Amino acid sequence: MEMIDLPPKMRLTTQRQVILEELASVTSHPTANEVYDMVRRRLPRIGLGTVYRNLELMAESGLILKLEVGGTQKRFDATTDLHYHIRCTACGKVDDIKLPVQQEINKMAASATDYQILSHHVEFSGVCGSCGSAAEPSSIN
Amino acid sequence: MEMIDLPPKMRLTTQRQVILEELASVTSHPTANEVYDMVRRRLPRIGLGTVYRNLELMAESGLILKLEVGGTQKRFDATTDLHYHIRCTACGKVDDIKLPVQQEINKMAASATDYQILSHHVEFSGVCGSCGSAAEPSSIN
DNA sequence: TTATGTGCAAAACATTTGCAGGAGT
DNA sequence: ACTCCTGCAAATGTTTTGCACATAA
Repeated sequence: MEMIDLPPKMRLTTQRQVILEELASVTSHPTANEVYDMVRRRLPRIGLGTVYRNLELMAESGLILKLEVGGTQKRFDATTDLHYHIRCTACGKVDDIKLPVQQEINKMAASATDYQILSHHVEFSGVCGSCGSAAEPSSIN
Repeated sequence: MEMIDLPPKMRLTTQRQVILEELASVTSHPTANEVYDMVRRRLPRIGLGTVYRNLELMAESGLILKLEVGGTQKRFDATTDLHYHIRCTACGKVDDIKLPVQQEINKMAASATDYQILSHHVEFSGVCGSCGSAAEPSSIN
């Protein structure tokens, strides 16, 4: 094998490869459990713990992004460049939003706090196309 | 009694009053469990479920804010006007950050998506004063 | 009086972890 | 071989919920 470059000591296992491939194949921002469902179609015996462990490791090594957006579950994203998100308050779906990243607000923030600023994230709330049309379905999606 | 105006049908109970008072007495952004601990000093027999139920109700009625920031627990804030937050990646503490709210980015977002924009929130990540000084304590706080 | 709220305990979720066996290098 | 990794299952941590009793209006 060998297709992706992993941090030292991190082995390239089938499980890792498939998890990354499946995550990269969607533009949604799946939860760990959704990734588990996708991966299980190819590796039926994989454990949920393995999925959690690897998503966590990949996020730590910068291979993927762990999104700490609203809602009860964490979500994951194979697109690692900084970008903002929007969450539908009706169905919970999370989409990317194509908006220039306001890097200058890190500087503004730096002068407004004694924290050492590392980064920022913007999350919009709104109602998505599907939920907004068709007589306000309470939450069909 | 009677001190705060509640939505119709919502009764003013001792528990609600104390929860709101305790939350308003701090500038931190306590988790439900931290609110429970504070309230329990005055109402030792209150149940954790009651605290959760009431924080949820108050958030729905706009009396308080439920913060869906990073980390594993939701946090609550008695200051309801829109403002941004910063979270310490070392100790998990969440502070307000005094930065003018960029209302115009809602308009920018509106033209970049088909969602109907309701609001936005900015969360900074950084290292707080206590964690930043003193030879990088891994997470003493 | 009566609908709403509370305490308690159990349930429901999301996530993490211990461990014995399995697999990459 | 020697670590590191996986599957499984149990444990943990957070939040929700059912129900009998209590209480605000």
